[in-house]
Amino acid sequence: MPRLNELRMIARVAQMYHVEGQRQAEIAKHMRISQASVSRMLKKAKQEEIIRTTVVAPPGTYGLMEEKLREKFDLPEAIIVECAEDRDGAIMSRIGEAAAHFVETTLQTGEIIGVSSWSETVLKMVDNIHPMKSATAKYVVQTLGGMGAPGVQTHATHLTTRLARITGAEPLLLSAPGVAQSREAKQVMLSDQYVRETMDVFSRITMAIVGIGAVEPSRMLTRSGNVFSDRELAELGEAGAVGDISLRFFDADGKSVATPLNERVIGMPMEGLAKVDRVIGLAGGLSKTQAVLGALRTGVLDVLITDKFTAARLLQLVGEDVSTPSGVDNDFRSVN
Amino acid sequence: MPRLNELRMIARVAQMYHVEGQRQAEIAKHMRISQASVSRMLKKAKQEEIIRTTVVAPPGTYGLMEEKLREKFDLPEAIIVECAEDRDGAIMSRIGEAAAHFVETTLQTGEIIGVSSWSETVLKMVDNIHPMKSATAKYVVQTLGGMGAPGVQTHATHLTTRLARITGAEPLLLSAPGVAQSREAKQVMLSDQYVRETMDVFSRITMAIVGIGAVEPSRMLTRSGNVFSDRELAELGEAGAVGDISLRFFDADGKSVATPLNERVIGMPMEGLAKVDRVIGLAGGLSKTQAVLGALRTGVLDVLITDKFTAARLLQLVGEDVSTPSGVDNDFRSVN
DNA sequence: TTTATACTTGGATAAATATACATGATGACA
DNA sequence: TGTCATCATGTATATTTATCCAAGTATAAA
Repeated sequence: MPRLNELRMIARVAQMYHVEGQRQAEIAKHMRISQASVSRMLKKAKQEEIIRTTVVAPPGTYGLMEEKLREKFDLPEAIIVECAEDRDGAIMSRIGEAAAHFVETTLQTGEIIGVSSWSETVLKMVDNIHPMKSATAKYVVQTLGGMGAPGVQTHATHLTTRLARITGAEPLLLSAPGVAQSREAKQVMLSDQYVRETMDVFSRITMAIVGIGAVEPSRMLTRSGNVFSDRELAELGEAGAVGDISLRFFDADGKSVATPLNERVIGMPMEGLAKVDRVIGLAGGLSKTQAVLGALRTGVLDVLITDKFTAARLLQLVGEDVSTPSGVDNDFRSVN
Repeated sequence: MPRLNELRMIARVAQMYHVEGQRQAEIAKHMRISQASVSRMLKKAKQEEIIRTTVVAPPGTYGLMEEKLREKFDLPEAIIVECAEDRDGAIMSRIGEAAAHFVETTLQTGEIIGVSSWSETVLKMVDNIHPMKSATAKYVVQTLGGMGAPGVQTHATHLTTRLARITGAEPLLLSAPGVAQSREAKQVMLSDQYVRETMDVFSRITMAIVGIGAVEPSRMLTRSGNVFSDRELAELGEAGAVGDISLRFFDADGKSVATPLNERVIGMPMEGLAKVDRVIGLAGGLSKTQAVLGALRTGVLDVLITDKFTAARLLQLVGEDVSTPSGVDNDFRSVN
C-alpha cells in the first residue's frame, strides 16, 4: 500500500514548518488543505519519527543525573552544579552561586523566606545573591538560633539581615541560642516575646533555605562550639544519625532521630519544615554524602542543590548506573 | 560570568517541555516564573542549540533533491518519486501514482481541471486516482484535441470522461483533432460551437494536468500518427525544440519555438497555461530529461512530478552536486 | 444488499503559545 | 549623580495551534 506518497507529503509539511519556519496556515494554503490537517500531519510526523527533537544539556550541566535524582528520591527538583574538584570549599562556592541564581529567579513577591543560619553553604549563597531586581520578599525569618557565645551570635544575625536587605524583606531574628543549656532554659527563651513572635511566623514560611549537616564527631565539635556533650554525640551515633537540617537529626533512612538533645534546640522542627511550600536544601562534598542521602529520604526537601561528585555518589549508593559520573557531559535524549 | 546557571535552567525547561510534554503554564508554575518567560526560554534554547529539531526524510523520499529543484528552477513545488529502475514504463507508473495522490489530496471543491490528453503518464494518473471522497471538481476540460483518425479519438475522450466521473465533474470534451490538416482547417474547427464552448472554459481552468513530451524524430512519428510532415519535424529540430506541453514546443531555455506547426494545433496555448493557478507537469525517464529541463524553464509549471533518476539528471545538468543521486536516502537538516 | 464501526475531513472553537506593552532595573558615560 | 539606552520581566492580549464536532466515506460484518 503506497502510503509513501502520504509520507512524502508529511515530510514536506514538516520541512516547511520546521526548516522554512512557515505557519501552519500558510502551509495549508500552499498545500490546499486545512490548517487542521497540517496540524495533524505534523503530529503524525512526530509519531513517525520524521521530526525528531532532542534536548542537549549544555556542557557543565547534568540533566541526566538530575533526572535520576528526581526519580530515585521522588524529589520535585534537583540542581547539580559543575565543579572542577571534589573539595568542600570549591563545592560550597559553586552550590552557593547556583542557589543564589535559583532564589533570584524564582522568588515571588511577598514570600516569607526561612533560613537556617548555621550553614556555610547558605552563607555562600547569600554572598552570591544579586541585589533583587523587582520581586521582594516580605520577611526573612531566622529558623534556628544563633551559635556560640550569646554575645557573638552576629554570624547568624548578619546572614539573616543581609539576605533580608538584598531581598527587600524585613528580617525576623531569633534572638536565642540555637542550643539552649537545658530543656528548662529553652522554655525560658521561648517565653521571650520577640522569640515567640519570630517563631510564630515559622508556619507562614513559603520558602525555606536549609543547609544539610553531616554527623561527624570531629566536625560536630567544631560546629557546635562545644554545646553538645560527649554523651549526646555518642547517643546520636548510636541512634544512627547521619545528618541534620537545622540541628534536627535523621538517620540513613531519613527517619528522625529523637534524642534528648532535640529538647534543647531552639528552631524550626522537621514537622514544620515539611509543611513549607518550598524547602531548598544545600549541600555537597564527600563528607556530607551520607547526610544528604538521609536528608533526601526525610522527604522534606523540594529542591536539592548539590555538586556533580556528590550527586554521582548518591546515585551510586542507591544502585543507579551513573553513565557520566564526571567528565564531559553528554546528556541528551530524543523525544516523542 | 556564570550564565551556566541560566543555561541549566533553560535546559531544564526544554526538557520539561519536550521530553516530559508539560505545558508552558505548568512549567511556569513549577518554576515560579511567568508563562511568557518559559516561552522566551524555549526560544533561547533553540538559539543556543539546546533544543535541536531535525526533519528526516523517510526512505524512498527525496526531500533534498526536491528542495534543490525548487530552488534551481524557481518552482513552487516538486515531487520526486522513488523508482526501482530507470525504465520508462516503471517510471510512468510511479509518477502516475504520485500524481493521483497529489490530485486526490489537494483538489478543492469546484475546481476546473484541464487535462492534456495525449500523455501516457497522465493516463497512468487517472488509472491510479481514487474515486474522490468528498471534494468534487466542477469541470474536467480537455485541453488538446484528440489524436489519430477522427473516428478513433476515443483515447482522449475516454481519459477526460473517466477523470470527470472520478472527480464528480462534468466533462468538457474538445471534439476536434489535436492537429488540424492546415491552418484553414483549424479555423473551421474553431467555428464549431461545441469546440468554442470548451475552449472558452480554458481561461477558467484552476488546475491543469499536463504531460511533458520529448522531441525525438522517431518518437514524434509514433506519437503523431504521421500528422507532422518531415519538413515540420526538421523545422522543430532546427529551431532547437527539446520538448512540448500539449504540442506547444519549447527549446532548452524554455523559450517557445514558433513554427508554422503551431498554427495547426488545436488546444490550449502556453500563454493560457501560464495564467492557470496550478499547472502540474508529469514526466520522467531518460529520454525526457531534456524536455523536462526545457519545460521547467518555461516557467509555466507550478508542480513537477518526476522520478529520482530524472531529478538527479536535471540537477546535474544545471551543475548541482547531487549528494544522494540514488540509493538509500539520507536527507535531513537541522533547524533554527 | 443493509448496518455498524472506524477513519478522515474541514470549520468552528478551545487551548496554548508568542508578542506588545509598560515598568523597573542596570549600566555606560557625561 | 543624572540621563539615556538597553535589558528583563509580568500582564494583557494577539496569534497560532490543537481539538471538538458533525458529516461523509470506506471497510467489515451481517
